[in-house]
Amino acid sequence: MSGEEPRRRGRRRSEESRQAILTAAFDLVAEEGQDFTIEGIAARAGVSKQTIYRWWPTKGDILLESLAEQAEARISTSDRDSYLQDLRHFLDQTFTVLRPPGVRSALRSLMAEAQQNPELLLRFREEFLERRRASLLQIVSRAEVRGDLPPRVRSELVADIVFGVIWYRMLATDRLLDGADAGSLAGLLASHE
Amino acid sequence: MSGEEPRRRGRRRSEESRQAILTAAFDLVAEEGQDFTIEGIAARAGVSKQTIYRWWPTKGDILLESLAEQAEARISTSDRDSYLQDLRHFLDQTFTVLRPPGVRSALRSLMAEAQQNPELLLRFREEFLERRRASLLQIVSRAEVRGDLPPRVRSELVADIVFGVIWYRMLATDRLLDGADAGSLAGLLASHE
Amino acid sequence: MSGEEPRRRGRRRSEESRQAILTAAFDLVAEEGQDFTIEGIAARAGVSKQTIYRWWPTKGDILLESLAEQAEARISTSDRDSYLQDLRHFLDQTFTVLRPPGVRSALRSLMAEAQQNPELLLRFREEFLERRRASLLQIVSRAEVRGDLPPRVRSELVADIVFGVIWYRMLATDRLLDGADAGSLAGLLASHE
Amino acid sequence: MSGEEPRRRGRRRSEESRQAILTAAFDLVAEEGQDFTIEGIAARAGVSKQTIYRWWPTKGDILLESLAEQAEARISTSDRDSYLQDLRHFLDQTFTVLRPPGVRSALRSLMAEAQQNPELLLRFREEFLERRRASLLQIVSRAEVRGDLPPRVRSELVADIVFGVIWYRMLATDRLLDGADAGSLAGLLASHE
DNA sequence: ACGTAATCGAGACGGTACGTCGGGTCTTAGA
DNA sequence: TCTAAGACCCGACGTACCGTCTCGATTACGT
Repeated sequence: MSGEEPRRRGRRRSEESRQAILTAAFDLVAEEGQDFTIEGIAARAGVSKQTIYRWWPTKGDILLESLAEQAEARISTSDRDSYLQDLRHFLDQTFTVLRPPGVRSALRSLMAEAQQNPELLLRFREEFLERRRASLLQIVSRAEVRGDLPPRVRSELVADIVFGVIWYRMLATDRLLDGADAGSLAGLLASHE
Repeated sequence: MSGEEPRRRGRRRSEESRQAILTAAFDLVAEEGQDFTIEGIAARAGVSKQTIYRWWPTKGDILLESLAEQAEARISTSDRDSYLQDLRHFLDQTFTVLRPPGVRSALRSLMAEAQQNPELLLRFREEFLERRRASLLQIVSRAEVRGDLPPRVRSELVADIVFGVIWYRMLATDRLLDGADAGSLAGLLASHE
Repeated sequence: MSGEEPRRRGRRRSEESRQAILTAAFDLVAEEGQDFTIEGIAARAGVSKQTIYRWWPTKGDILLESLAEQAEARISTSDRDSYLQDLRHFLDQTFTVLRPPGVRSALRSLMAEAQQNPELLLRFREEFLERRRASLLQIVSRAEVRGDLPPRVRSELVADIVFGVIWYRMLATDRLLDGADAGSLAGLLASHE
Repeated sequence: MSGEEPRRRGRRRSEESRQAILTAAFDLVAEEGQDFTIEGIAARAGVSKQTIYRWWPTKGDILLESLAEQAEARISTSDRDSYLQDLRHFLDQTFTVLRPPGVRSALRSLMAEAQQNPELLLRFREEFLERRRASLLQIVSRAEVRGDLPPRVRSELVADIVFGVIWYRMLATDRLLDGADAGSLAGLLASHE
């Protein structure tokens, strides 16, 4: 029992700086390629580069931290009695989070950074992609228990399709995801005939 | 009217250099992040930087050129009498092209580069993504004519799902796409009940 | 009236730390430029940077303090009855102090630091260079009183020559100063014809 | 005979940049340590840092190059028929070159840099100190041949004394060297009785 | 065959950002 | 009140690539 903190000596990490850095990074990337460099972040946050390097290995990790927080907070997987409704609700919430262009910019930048740095890619998977996936799979297994799940596709494929469409739309096209998309997708995946 | 080339004077473009550059770029990117820079490509190809800048605006365009050739050549949309079989064949061919790790590396790098350069993104869409999409939509419209198409989803969503799964698997996970995946996906999209 | 020390409150300055710092600084610089930084001194002395900054304005002042002590303690200007002998004795003692390479390293570092910091240069002059000069001028004025001084050069020039040769040899050449040098120099400066 | 230049390929070194860098470095150091950094030199010369690093290993080498040129150009060792006059002329010329505060600043900076970088110290000796020394020794050996040289001191000590006084005055005191100093020094070193 | 023109490798140029080092200040916990 | 630890802002370091600009050396076409 207990979570005794070791209480180290010396000055403590500045929460103010941490927030300033997360915000600056997000804002810069939201402004479409606007000076999104470590130096740019430091300048906008009013912080030294050293302070950034002390806590984050790459600028991608900064985005990762701020995006992971947001997603966790704003997408629930509450039980709505049917697979179709659960799925529809999950998609609607997700698409809402993705509405602001800044969020999409940040996610696209993060995905791009991750492709160029294998270690960041691992962290991105573990701390973001897998968690989002786990959220969805929770809905799927609830349906399975309920006997509500169409037999056609394995749950892993469901996740590949849902997140595949979401990311493909962000990365490869300009088209926003809307309620109609949520309806078609949920319809296809939850339909029994 | 005619397609006469103007036949300019002076020394002609060196096909040897062109090939050396395409190969060097592809190889460097295949070796996972190994010095994939214009200078690196020039050095490995035994070519001057100027020669690269003369013919390609960005290093992403080099990848684009070499990948577009390959895909066009190796994925057919021949008529196999049923939507299910056409789709299945398309997926099998595509997954085969994607088998070599070098190809996947190149595609991931290209997608990453495109996220950071809006003009390259446009060219990437027009010269690669839209063409792949058009190939698939050919199969879908053939099914429509044939009356073979399940009514559940619009053809655009079919494309979003197919390419969504393909890209999501490449960018976000390690899992290769295999025959089983092709079967499930084709099954889901072509099934009538 | 009295000589009562004010007896300030709180923990008193740690003599242990003071010595550790002086030694660490001297040793680091003796090892030819090895990590001779405030951070390096703090690390080797097992002391915090703050403790150094509290008592010395620059790292040059640390060297200054330890070198001034040594010189004062080890070079006498005792009367040996003739200018020639006094001078010869002064030079021999000085050259002996300068024999260990660590001492020369420290002096060269101190001179270099002083060139880059005008305030340190002032302290260096007052607390070291002028005191060494005063020592020598004591010998010269004793000779003057005795009527033993050759008329050719003013006493200031004598000091310029003596310390000039010493410093030039340290800073600009590799050649150690030895007994022969002491002899020639004393001979030149003390000869009457 | 020969002296064929190798005629390398590629763009040639810009003499304009070279001069701008030498001038900028000299001027910055002349303004008493004002922003005397590689970045400062690059900024003032309107040149990239890379161009500096391509041709000079340290900022000391830049000073070295510009000072060596000046000294070589402005101090002659022409024969004036007597050792006393030759020496006196050498000292007068030297003191004249040293009159502007900027020159003294540059020399002091260079000497300081050299103390902190053993490789620069070697180059400083070879390309500056030893050449100045050789100039003087030329005068001394001419006197020797002429039978004009007082027997008291070896020629090496003459050089140690002359350059010792010059450097000591620059580094350790504020006092400028003037005609009177030249007279006393020449008198002492050239006097026969 | 000769000149004009475009290409090629080489490599220097002005820049931007990198990731690191050290300086000097400030904050915390412990002695 | 001092100490060691350690985080903070700042400025410079030396390096890597960027995209551009000469160079001399090859081609090739059109007189």
